[in-house]
Amino acid sequence: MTFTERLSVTFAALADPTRRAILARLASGDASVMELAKPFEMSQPAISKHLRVLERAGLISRSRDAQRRPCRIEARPLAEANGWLEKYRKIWEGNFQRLDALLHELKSQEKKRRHN
Amino acid sequence: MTFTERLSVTFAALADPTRRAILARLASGDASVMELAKPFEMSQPAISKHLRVLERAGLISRSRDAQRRPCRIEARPLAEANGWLEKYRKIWEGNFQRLDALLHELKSQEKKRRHN
DNA sequence: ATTGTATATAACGTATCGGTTATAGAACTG
DNA sequence: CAGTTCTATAACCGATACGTTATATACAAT
Repeated sequence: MTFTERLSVTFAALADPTRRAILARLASGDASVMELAKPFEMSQPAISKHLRVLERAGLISRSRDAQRRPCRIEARPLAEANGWLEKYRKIWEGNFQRLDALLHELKSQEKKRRHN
Repeated sequence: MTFTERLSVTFAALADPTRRAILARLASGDASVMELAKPFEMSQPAISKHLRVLERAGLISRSRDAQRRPCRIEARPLAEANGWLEKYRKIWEGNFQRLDALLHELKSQEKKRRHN
């Protein structure tokens, strides 16, 4: 898979709120499929599918613990996506200067809305 | 549209290599639809559709210049996406320390592969 | 061996995506 | 006015996305 293709599958994986929530959960530690499925009003196969998407994108890896398949977040594709976005930092820094203010605003939004 | 919904449409818009290439082009200045379409082996309506996706995601805005509808990159959603990814910086910094090396590596890849 | 628990796969429906061609509309040009 | 250029829209098509239910598989526990 080329760099561009990896970017595409990474962004596509991040485009779904359920998958972002799963990554957010995994950011605080590994978890099994059932543990990940619990917060969602969604069938277990649906979660398994989301995990397969994340795995194909390289955003998670899975090991084995008895029947469980614990998932671990893999940060490399996130770093690549971030690297791509970094190219545009200059633009938005130029276009509307108050980047610090914006990032601060984003952080409070995060806390308020408990977004994914 | 909620913050989460905006994130979803932003990442979905970024998941297509054509649209990323369009944004890359716009990063170096506004352009008309025809100018944007030229590099691609793709019909003009296809490009118009991509532009509509980008516009709905708030990633571009359009003005009018005679028959032309010049497109301008809008950085805010990119900043929001970047803000989301920032949450995971600690992870990838922790998981494999050499972030500087990685970002450097990403930059040379960009130049080599002329990726989108 | 049987039962239970955790996960994956299969088959399916509906919606959206990304492209096409054909056509329409809007603004310039002669 | 007629013709040309730029862009958007409509109708269509095949592929993919995201969910479902039903079933299969893998391991554990009794």
